[in-house]
Amino acid sequence: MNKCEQCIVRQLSSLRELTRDELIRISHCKTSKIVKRGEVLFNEGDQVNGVFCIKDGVCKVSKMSENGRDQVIKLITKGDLLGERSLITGGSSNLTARALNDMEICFIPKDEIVRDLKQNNNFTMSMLKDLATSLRDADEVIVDMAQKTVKQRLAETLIHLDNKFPKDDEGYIDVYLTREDIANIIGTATESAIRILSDYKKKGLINFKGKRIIIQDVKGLERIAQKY
Amino acid sequence: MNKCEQCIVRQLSSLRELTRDELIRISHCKTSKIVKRGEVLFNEGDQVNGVFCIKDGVCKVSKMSENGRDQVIKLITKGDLLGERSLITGGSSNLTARALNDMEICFIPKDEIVRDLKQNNNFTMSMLKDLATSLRDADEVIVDMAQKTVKQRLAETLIHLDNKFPKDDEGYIDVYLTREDIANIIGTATESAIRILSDYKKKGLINFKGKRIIIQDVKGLERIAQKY
DNA sequence: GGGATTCTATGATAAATATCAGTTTTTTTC
DNA sequence: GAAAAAAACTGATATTTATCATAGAATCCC
Repeated sequence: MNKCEQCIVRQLSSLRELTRDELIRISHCKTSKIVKRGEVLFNEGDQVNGVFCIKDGVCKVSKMSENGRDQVIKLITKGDLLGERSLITGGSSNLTARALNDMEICFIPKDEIVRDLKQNNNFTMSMLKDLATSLRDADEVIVDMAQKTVKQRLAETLIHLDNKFPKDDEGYIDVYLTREDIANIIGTATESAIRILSDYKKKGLINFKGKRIIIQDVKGLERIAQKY
Repeated sequence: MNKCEQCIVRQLSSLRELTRDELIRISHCKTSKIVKRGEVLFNEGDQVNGVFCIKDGVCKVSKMSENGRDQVIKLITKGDLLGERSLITGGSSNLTARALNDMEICFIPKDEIVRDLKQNNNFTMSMLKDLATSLRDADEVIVDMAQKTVKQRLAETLIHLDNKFPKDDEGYIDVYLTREDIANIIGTATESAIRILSDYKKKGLINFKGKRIIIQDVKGLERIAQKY
C-alpha cells in the first residue's frame, strides 16, 4: 500500500489540510486502481460513494445535453480530486467521468471524508475555498459560452490546454483529445471545430499532427479570444 | 434595529445554522440599507467586505464579457445571501450586482462571518453544501448555453422565472426585466429575444403587456426547451 | 498485415442568429 | 403634461454555425 503522505494529490488538493493522524487513517481505508483509456469512472446518475484522487492520467468530465450531445465540463488531471461535490450535495452524480488515457487513481470512501469534514475545520474551509474558486471559474465559462463566437472559444480552449498540460519532447501538448472532444468542450459541431483548427494551422497560430497539437502564437490566439 | 432572529434571510439561508449567541452578535454589527432601482450594490473588481442579506427586492448579478456585452449570471431575491463567494475566495468581486427594483438589505461585515465560519462547523458545512449545489446548477447552465438554441434557452428562462418569482393579482410574473435584461440572461441580441417573445405570444405560449409577462402554456414551453 | 472501424477532412447547403436602420411606444423628467 | 430619453418593435440583410454527404487517413484488432 502506498503512503498518502507523499502523494501528489495530497500536495495539490485540500487533503493537505488533514492532520498526520487523519492521513494515516485514510491511508488504511483507501483503495488503489488502474483505469484504462475509454473506461468510465462513474456515470451521470451513479451514486458516488467517495472521492477519487488522481495520481496519474487525465479524464474528461461531461454531461449529456437534452438534445443528445455531450458537453465536456472540465478536464481532471494529475493531483486533482474528483467526486467531492456529489459527496457534499449527497445525491448522485450529475456528471460522467471517462478516462482519456490510462489512469492511476485512489478511492477514499465517503464516510471517511465526511468524518474529517465534520471534525477538521481547516479541511472544510479549504474545501469551501476550492468550491468558491470553481464557481468563479464557472461564471467565466458561462459568460464565454453565452457571448463569444465559436472561433473565440476555440482559441481560448487552446490557450487553456496549453497552460494546463505538460508538453512532450517536441513541444506538443500532452493530452489525448479527439476533434469531437474538442468540439464538445467549446460546444460546437465536430466539423466546425475541425474547420477552425485547420484555419488556425493555415494562419500559423498552431500546428498539429493528428491529435498532437502545438501552440505557435499564443499572443495571436489571445487576440482572437478577446477581440470581437 | 431589527432583530435577525425572525428575518426571512435567516430562515432561508445558511445563517439558520448560527447559534443564538452568534446571531445576537451579528444583530449588533449589521447595517440596514435601502437600495433604489438601478443602483449598484457592488461592481466587478470592488472589494466586497462582507455579506448582503436580501430582505426584499430583486437584483441582477452580471459579468461584462470581453466583447462588451453584459451577461446576467443570476437573479438574487428575497431571502438570499449575496457576496459570500467573494468573501470566501478573499479577493475582489468578479461580478456586478444591480437592483432591478427598490431593495431592502442588510450588510454583515466580513470579519464577523469569517469568525463564525471558523468556529461553527455546522455553518461552514451548510455553506459548503450551498456552494456545491450552486456548482451543480452552474453545470446545467453551461450545458444549456453550449448546446441549446436561443429559442430553447428563452423557453427555459421563462419557465425558470415563472418558478422563481411570485405572481401579481392578474397572474403576471412579478419581476422587472427589460427585453435587454432577458437577452442578457440567455446570451443573445436584444432583437432576437424580442422576436422570439413575440413569436411565443402569437403561439399562445405566453402573453405580455410591456414588461409584465404571464405564462400560459408551461408544457408547451417545456417541450420547446427540451426537444431539439 | 489486412480488413474493419473510427477519426479527420472538405464541399455544398440550410438554418440560426446578429447587425443595421428606422419607427413606434413607453417611461422618465422637469 | 410636454419634451426628452429609453425601450420595444420590425424589416432587410449579413454572418455564423449546423447539417448532410462523401472521401481519405489513421487506428484498432485479431
